[in-house]
Amino acid sequence: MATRDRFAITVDIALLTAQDGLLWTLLVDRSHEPFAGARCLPGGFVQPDESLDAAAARVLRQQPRLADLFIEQLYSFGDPQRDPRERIITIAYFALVHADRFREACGDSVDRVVGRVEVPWEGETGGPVTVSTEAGEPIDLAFDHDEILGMAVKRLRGRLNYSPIGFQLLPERFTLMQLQTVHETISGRPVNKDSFRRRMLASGDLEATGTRQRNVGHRPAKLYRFARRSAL
Amino acid sequence: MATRDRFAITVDIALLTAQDGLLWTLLVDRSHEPFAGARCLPGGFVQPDESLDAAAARVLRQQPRLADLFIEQLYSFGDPQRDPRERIITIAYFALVHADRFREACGDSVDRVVGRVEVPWEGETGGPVTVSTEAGEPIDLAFDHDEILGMAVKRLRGRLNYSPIGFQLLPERFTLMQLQTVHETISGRPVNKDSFRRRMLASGDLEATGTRQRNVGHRPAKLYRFARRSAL
DNA sequence: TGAATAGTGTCTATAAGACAATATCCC
DNA sequence: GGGATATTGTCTTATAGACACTATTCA
Repeated sequence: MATRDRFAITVDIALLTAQDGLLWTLLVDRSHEPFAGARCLPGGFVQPDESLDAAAARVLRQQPRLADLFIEQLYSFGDPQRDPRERIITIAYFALVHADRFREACGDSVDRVVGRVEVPWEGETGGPVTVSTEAGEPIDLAFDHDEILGMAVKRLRGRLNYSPIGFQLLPERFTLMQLQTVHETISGRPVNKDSFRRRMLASGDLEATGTRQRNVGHRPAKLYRFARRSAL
Repeated sequence: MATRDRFAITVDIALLTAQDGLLWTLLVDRSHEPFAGARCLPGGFVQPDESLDAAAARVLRQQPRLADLFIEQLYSFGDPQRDPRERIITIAYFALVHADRFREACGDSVDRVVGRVEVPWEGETGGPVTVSTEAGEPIDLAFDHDEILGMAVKRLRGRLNYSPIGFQLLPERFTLMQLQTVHETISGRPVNKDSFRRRMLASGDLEATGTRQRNVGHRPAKLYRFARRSAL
């Protein structure tokens, strides 16, 4: 029988939000080796009595103090060399949050920073991810966390086509234009407006609230809400 | 700082093949507790010096003696109670193989059995999986391995729409009808023949071999091969 | 020749893209 | 009224489904 070695297990969270046509994520400053001075995704060790999902929810609750978000397991990374000290296997998750809640919970702090995430298309596979500060300076990521972020964005892009996941990045009531902008931000490409409106209205995922925008300097758009919160 | 506990890690493989319009998987008899007498997916403990992918490839190489298959990480299961003895986290993989190779490598043996996998559609989410013997008798699966199988089939179904994954279940040269049958077997639903032919021929994934079937009792179909083995 | 499936051509229905025309708000 | 975006309607184009018809092999 094969030996039964044991390994430390972490969960790492790619928390994404959309604002100003860009995707943003929460990063944590690393104060100690390895990768001291670099940034990494928020994460933590899995405890003996908690499930993987529970560990991920706990990390989100403790580090950025966010609860009740959309969160989904992404992929597990287990290269023996990914941590130079000791072998650590990580279960990566990705989470989505509306920009206002993101800014509120992830605002300026000594050891946290907001990173701008960009993933080019490069055919179908998606290229390498780049992360930069709000000022545009490149950010170095520790471990394989750039790979995790890239995978999170690609997963999100894939979901967009057949699942109403974009709502997770918007406030409860939103306009079709806001929804379209979210889709364009995620996919990194322009979306045909007419077709997008038709598709969304026909999907059954939208519910008119009967209200409209106010004080917008032009004809106010109808506000919708996501119609099937239960069907996630 | 949080405690750094360590856990045993396994990889479990949902090895799928398609034959006679049904999906089949390889199962192993469990001779010891827990779940003695039940069946489980082939799996093994991750070794200190091997990556997760390498562990999965090793399991496939050792237990059913198969190499160079399509294999992809599926999901990680880490419920604290999933193994009653000790907490074991498993990284599930799914692999695809052509039916002839499957039968050859997984033929009758004392401790192995071939299970028929059925996953109903139930709207979009896919229902619970049922596994039965070739004779039709239900099979009990140990741990959460029924969940892994269900997830493997659903992942396969999802891939079918935008990725040429069906080729993995066919011999090198195949007819359009065989490819359609594979798609129908995976999705569990009939596929429109005309539209399917058009789509496949237009996709650029098929390359005519210039040969045809022989001795088929009707007009022989052209044989194709997968055109982009590199683009996986 | 007949059975059986392969393959072609055409028509229709549906969804996507393009674009013009009108509506509604704030200034 | 003018600026700006929302919303509706129509036309065109691409794709999917349906179905009739022809082609080719083996028994």
